[in-house]
Amino acid sequence: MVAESTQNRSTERNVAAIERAADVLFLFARSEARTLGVTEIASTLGISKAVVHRILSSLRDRELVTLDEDTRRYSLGPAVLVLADAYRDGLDHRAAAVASMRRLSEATGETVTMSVLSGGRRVYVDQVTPPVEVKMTVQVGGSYPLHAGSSSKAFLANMSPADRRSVLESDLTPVTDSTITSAKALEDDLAAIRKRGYAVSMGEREAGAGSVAAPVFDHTGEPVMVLSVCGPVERFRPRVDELAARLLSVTNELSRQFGHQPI
Amino acid sequence: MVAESTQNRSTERNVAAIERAADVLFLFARSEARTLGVTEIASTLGISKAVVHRILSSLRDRELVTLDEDTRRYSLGPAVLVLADAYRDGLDHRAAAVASMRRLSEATGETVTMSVLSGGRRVYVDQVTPPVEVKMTVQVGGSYPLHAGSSSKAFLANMSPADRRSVLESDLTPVTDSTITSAKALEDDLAAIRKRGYAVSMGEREAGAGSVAAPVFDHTGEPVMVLSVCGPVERFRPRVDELAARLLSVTNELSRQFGHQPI
DNA sequence: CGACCTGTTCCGCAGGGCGGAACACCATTC
DNA sequence: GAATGGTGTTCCGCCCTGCGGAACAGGTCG
Repeated sequence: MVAESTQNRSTERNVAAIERAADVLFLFARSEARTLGVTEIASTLGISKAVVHRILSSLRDRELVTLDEDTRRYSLGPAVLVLADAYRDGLDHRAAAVASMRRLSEATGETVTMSVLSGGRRVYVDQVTPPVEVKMTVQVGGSYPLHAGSSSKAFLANMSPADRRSVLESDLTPVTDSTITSAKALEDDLAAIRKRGYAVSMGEREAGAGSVAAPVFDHTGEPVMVLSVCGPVERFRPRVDELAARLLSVTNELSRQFGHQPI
Repeated sequence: MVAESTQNRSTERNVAAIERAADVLFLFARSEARTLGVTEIASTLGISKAVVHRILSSLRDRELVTLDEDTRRYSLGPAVLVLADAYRDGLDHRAAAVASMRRLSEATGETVTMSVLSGGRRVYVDQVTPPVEVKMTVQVGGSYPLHAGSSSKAFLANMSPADRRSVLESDLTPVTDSTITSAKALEDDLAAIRKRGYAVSMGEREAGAGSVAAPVFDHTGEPVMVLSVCGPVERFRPRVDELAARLLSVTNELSRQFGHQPI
């Protein structure tokens, strides 16, 4: 019953050096500063300067980080773009959807996002923002639980009953004041979402944000992505019906393109 | 005078495990297949299955790769998006430029790209493509030498004389049949580029591709990025003057926004 | 000039991780 | 249903890699 037993579970049969290197990379993404120094990294991560230096040398070799020769400070390198691009291309049908997203954003004047499932969570993989001052911006790459927010609920409503149940039975920890925390209430909402074809959230995941979301299906009938229209809740609320209609016309067309046969 | 002496130079004081892990990641980006198996990776990279498996475990821990539990095959994970996003945000002024790029692409009906300098080479960091069938698409994240192509020449023409000289004195290995390989000819071209404010290339970097490119300066007078308009050379050639004018109006406006004071 | 930062390199010791081999599992095939 | 050949995963002992304290180098400050 000691804490130790669980603490090292993640490092069980793995390569410590690689995980440390990954942590260094993520530190660049996490921290406010765009560039980091060796000592800075070493002290934040609690590893020795020598190790950090060696890690950076290796990452630099692969262009995952770059070194400013003058200031001797490090930052992320262009190779991360190569990886992200490959990841995005790997998502089926993504290319086809971005053009539609752009049009939808222009027509509505609001942000349009794309999410996929990954490891039991929902991940934003793309967004198109309108050229206005006050707008919603999501963190591309950010992952969120499946019970809060319209995009998450759109996935949840269209998953297999078994998978859905396991989410409903897990802990529905609230993300904001408006997050649905009762399994019963959520289940009712999901049924409504399936019926009308889209999900609505007013601040369930992010306070002050309103959104509508609808899934895109492929030929197997699985939801391969969810698109959402989202924006500041004040100007969003009165337009929900209109935005949902526009969104659905786009997602339905995409599903059709991807070979989905509505039953 | 044995080959061995140079071959291990890169791994000098580095962590081999990290470089192998990076190679695994890049393999996903390189290979046609979106998903890879352990044996496949092991044989391509020439390392043992056990090692590959451990590397993947660690990468998976950090969500840099994901494992499809059913097929037991691996693919890139969503965390790579986090890194790429952070890298992009780190580029000053990038956000401000993408809106202009989009408008420029719409106005011209051609692809618009953004490049920055990194490690003595030029790297594509973003592109906006028009919604037409035949169009130019560059590899975001791809890096290219500074002597071939309009974007590269636009940088080269506006670098410090010392840096420029070192490039001119390096090997101007041709990338296509049209690449300028004489230092004298290139120098003349650069002078012309500085005079008129933009660079032109007809297939110097990529056969069949035409492009015009112009730098964007910040308040220090340094070129912080280069934008280019590019497309298939047949329909591009007759429009060079028009496209260059449109491009310049965008880059000049951006430079002004970024506090550039033309002398 | 010395004090105090950085980043970089050195070196010897030790334990982490390599890799061959065994194992488990799932398809085909006969 | 046994045999075969393909996966991914795990085991274990030996060896070498990479750890980290400490020394070094270079820069900036008062």
